[in-house]
Amino acid sequence: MVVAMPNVNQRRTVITCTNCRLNRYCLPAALNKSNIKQLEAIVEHNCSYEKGDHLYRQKANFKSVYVVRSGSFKSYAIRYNGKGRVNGFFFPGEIIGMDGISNRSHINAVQALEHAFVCEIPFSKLKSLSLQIPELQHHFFALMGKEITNDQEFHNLLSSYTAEERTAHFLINLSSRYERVSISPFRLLLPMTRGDIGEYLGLSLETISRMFGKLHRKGLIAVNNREIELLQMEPLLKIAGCATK
Amino acid sequence: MVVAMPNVNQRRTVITCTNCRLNRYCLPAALNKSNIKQLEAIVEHNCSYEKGDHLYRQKANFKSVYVVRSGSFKSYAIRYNGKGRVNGFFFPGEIIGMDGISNRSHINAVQALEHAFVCEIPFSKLKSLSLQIPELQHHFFALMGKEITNDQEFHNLLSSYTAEERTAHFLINLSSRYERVSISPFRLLLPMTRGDIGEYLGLSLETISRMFGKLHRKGLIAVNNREIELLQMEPLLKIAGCATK
DNA sequence: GGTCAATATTGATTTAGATCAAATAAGATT
DNA sequence: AATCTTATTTGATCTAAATCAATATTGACC
Repeated sequence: MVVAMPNVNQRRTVITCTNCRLNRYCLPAALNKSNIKQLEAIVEHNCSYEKGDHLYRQKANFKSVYVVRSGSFKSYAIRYNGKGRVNGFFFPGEIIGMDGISNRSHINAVQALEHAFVCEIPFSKLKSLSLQIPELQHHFFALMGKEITNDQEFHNLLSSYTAEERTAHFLINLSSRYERVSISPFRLLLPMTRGDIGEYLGLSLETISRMFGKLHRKGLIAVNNREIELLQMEPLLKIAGCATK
Repeated sequence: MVVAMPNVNQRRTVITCTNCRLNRYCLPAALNKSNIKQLEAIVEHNCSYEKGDHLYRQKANFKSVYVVRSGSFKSYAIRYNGKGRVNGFFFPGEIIGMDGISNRSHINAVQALEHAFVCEIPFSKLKSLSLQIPELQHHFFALMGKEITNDQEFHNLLSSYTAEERTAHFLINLSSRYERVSISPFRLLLPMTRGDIGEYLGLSLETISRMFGKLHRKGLIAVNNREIELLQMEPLLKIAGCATK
């Protein structure tokens, strides 16, 4: 079975921020053309990873942040007592690596869930450039701020949502992240296992399977192994605890 | 009963970053004397709050970040479905307000748990100053990065720790935060209720009470209402899932 | 000091989700 | 295609923590 994020940017032409399909969702979004050129100069485009490859491992030195161009990743951390696992998933247009900024070493490991490309941005160069381009500094503060609010909303989820609510929230969240980068938001191809989802949501893999079954029986989703179709958004949003505008 | 963070900086002299007792743990830590003067100029010192006062409410416009000078705060968010509550506590030397950076409005409300003082730092001014002082930019990136790694470790806690482990972790975490600013780390005065702790840790208030009882029966802590004494750190650290160096 | 409201403890009971245990199903490898 | 491994589903049972319920304590206020 092939379950994969559409692999964008496979053209032969040299890839730059200027011609990248994702530039509206990435750092260039905040910059004018001349500033984008400056950014381009510090970015290493086209780093390729195979399924299972590590982008970095726990405690690795922090030197760069990465943007997913295609494919997907999971981050995980294992404490010395064996507790804890998957704590994040990353899709095209999303930034990986902020877990290393404060401590100069990464607290998580990050692994490709499928064949993937990323852009690498050396953080020291990004900081220097941010001193010259206020918009870039502003944007990066905003991106880190977004990470913080996402994590806090997740705190809320883990401390007060039932298994069904968490599962629905996970699907809705994925849907909106897919939609942002023009991946079908109603036909979700999951690159991760039920076990990964369970660790992420603080549930067992059996419970994930059962909740998919339950949402299916309610007619809200169709489940075909790693392909989940969202059939009725309104009730799903409601279960997920999202305002249904 | 009086349960309060020691109220520092009550002297009559004008309070500045230069003479603040907490300047080693706060933004000035990264700056030289002349830069501290610049920072001082944009900081509003000496904002006072009574128990129950809100520093800001959910959805309030974001304009500043705040540093706790004395006293303590809790942050909380309530979703429209009624789920979720306390998601953070703040003690002297800690920064409040990063939940508003990405969206220009705060996702949480923040409320004083006791009489407290904070310093207010207008964020737009902080950003401008960061463009001129690379050390300040670096330091603020590091502070936001720290917030991110803390939140991720908390994800781990909520998704895989038992009630006893969470409770021990909470106490150990508080202890180290108190120690950092020279508050007794073995005799913890809790400014929050069992209910607050429960919401924060994703447990019921009864469970918090029972876990305090359990740790007490093991001889690891002494409990006297809001005063918790940590008697045996090694086993506590072990339960909390922290390396016992 | 006395009354009230808010907190905290403790016990009894319930339950959501974990764990244990097979049985399938899908993909990878030969 | 046949085999093997890994992932998924489903059912039976167990358990940690929630919920319900009753005191007991504490602090606030008159």
